[in-house]
Amino acid sequence: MLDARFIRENIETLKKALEIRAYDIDLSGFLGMEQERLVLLKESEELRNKRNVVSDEIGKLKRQKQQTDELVAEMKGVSDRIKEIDEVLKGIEEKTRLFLLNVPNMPHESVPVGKDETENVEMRKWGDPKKFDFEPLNHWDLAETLGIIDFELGAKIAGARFSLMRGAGARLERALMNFMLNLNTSKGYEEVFPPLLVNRESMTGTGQLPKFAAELFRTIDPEFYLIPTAEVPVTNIHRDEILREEQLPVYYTAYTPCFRREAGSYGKDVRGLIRQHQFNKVELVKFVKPEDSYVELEKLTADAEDILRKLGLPYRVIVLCTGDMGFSSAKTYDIEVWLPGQNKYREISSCSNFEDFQARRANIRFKREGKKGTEFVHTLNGSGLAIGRTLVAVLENYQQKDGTVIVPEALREFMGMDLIK
RNA sequence: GGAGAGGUGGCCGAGCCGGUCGAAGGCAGCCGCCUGCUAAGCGGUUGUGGGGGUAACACCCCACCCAGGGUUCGAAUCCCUGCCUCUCCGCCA
Repeated sequence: MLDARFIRENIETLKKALEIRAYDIDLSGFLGMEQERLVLLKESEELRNKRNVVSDEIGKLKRQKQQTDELVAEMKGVSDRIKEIDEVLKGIEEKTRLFLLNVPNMPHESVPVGKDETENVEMRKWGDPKKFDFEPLNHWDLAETLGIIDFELGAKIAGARFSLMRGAGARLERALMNFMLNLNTSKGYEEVFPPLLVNRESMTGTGQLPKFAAELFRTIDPEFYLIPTAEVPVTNIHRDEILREEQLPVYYTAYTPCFRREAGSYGKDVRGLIRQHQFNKVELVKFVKPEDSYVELEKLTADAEDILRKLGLPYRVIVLCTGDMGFSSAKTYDIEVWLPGQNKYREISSCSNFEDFQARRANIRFKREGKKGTEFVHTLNGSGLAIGRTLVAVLENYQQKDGTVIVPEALREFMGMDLIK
């Protein structure tokens, strides 16, 4: 969420930002709405002041057993008037709030301008796509032959876009999770395991609601939302808090299952593990001081990359252009891993700096030593990494001609085997 | 699920027969004084958001005693609803 006062004073800046983000939001009514709000607010406050003063007076007169009927009658009128104004004010404030919740974040100046994913910019590449002396298989063929992932059972038990992993497949999933958590915690991230169902406030705090309700699973009674990413519960750890300056930066890492409706992605990645309603992910989340957030974004991205390097998986890093960025983000790097079975790079991590956008929604602030007032922190997060897709990458990159899969060095202690056959 | 108790400032904790309460007191913290020995004592000070104001401070006003409604000239205090916490019983991994 952006600051109402900021928009009031920088409406042209916002207009340009929305344009390059390819967001069509009507800003015309906003200034008038704000003006009306401020006028009413002032009137309401002045009347309250009068009521406070006179009510005080009434108290004093009563103690002296003096006549107060006239004043009481007058104040009754004042109170009624306040009530009227406040009702109108409330309506305007609600409209303002809804408006603000639907305005996306503004891109950082370093973000390339572009209309869609075709204009994203590659930053760097690591590793060379492996050459195979045979035709590499898709992970779903590979996994089904090995008997380690069963998509039909997933469909039988739950439905499309679900799968069941067994034996070495389930083991590999767990190995990846442990490997990633161990690595992340060794870099100073505190491991947390949060609730997987959250309330509406948490979803609003990180920006999923109200705009993206269609992408969420939810329970009916009582109402909860299944998290689409650990970003939601972990960022909300500090909702409505004022942190001390010396507490920052705060780093968290969390393994969680994630649940996504994937509405509107019919026909996309229907086969395999790439796009599931339920998948596992290890997430990295940071709370930092504003002046540090862009350095922290580089470090966070590097931490995610490190996982791929240690696994020996080739990847590239791209920066998303203005037209392709997520709603809450000011700058996003995607890390894409090489998948020989598909002969292309696929997203495996998305690392974003939200600046104070989420912090304002979730009311996460900090206080500088010796300074008056508070400031919003900057929040960042990134996958480190999506486990299902990492598993896909391992299978496809480490497959052999006979259909077996070599276990990457880094995973062997967790797998207790060096070959999946 | 049943029966009780409770949610107050960074923390502890008064107030809760409505007005003198942004809220006693203590602790912690900060500033200063005093004291020659890690301590104690004394005085002062310390919340957040919004609106106005200023070159910037200062300052003024409004709101906030879990949240949302209600009663009243006036509510931390009374009433209703919700959320959360604790205790006991039941049930359960």
